Amino acid sequence: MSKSLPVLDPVATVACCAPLAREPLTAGQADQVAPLLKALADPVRLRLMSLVASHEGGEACVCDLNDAFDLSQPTISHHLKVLHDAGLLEREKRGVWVYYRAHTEALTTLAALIGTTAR
Amino acid sequence: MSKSLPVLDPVATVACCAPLAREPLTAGQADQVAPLLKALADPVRLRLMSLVASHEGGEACVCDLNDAFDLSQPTISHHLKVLHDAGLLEREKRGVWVYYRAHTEALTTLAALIGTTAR
DNA sequence: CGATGACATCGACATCTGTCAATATTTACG
DNA sequence: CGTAAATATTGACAGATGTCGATGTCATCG
Repeated sequence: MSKSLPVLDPVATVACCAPLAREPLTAGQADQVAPLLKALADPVRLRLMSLVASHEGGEACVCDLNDAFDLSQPTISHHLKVLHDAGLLEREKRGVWVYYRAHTEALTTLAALIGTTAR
Repeated sequence: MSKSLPVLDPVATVACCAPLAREPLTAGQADQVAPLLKALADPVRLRLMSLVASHEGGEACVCDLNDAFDLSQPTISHHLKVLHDAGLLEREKRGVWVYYRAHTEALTTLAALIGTTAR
């Protein structure tokens, strides 16, 4: 009972807009994209994303992730939730363990928006 | 007296790392990259970046930017400072006016880090 | 020089955020 | 069923962040 996140499908969210350098974002577009960047804009969450995304099999168990940090288990759980709520991580429970997988499409689209690449 | 930002050259900062999905960021790398994302992770600053980056001539005067928002002039000035301190905007004073220009190289490199692109 | 306009800085305030300890929830195993 | 292990949720708290009004700084124009 804390849906609280009307954030659309992250891919759709970010696929909304032309690259930053192409044309100005509208206020609405900016409001949709900013939460994704906010979710990424933390050192711990950046590392979590890279750990999951680069992990063998494309997924990582929370148990693996906890050990990679000097932070409490609830704190890691919190960060994973933030990334998941933003649509950047997918969650799958298997037995007692929970596996997270990077939503690579969202990352790619986000990169396309930031990058001046498209020229 | 508020240098307070030992953030390296933003390009070097971000060029430090392989794409997220390639290999895990170190704590140090994450600490370097996160501030750049944090600077971008605000709706107003996203719009400012896109306004500047997509503006004719590649630069925009603060006077133009103020008019695009329903925010006070100090608030816009604050956001521009955040983007400038992060190394995402370059500042140039010409006469009474101040022009900002997007550091496109930083954006491109940042996008390359986020994107799963490199495959 | 005095006034005006463009932009930055300061100080204050409410809100958001990262962290932890404690506790709840869920699953597996005897 | 009772216990143990993995993960999530809750509540609390210090510190960061976005915003504003007031004020400062600096270049330009009479």
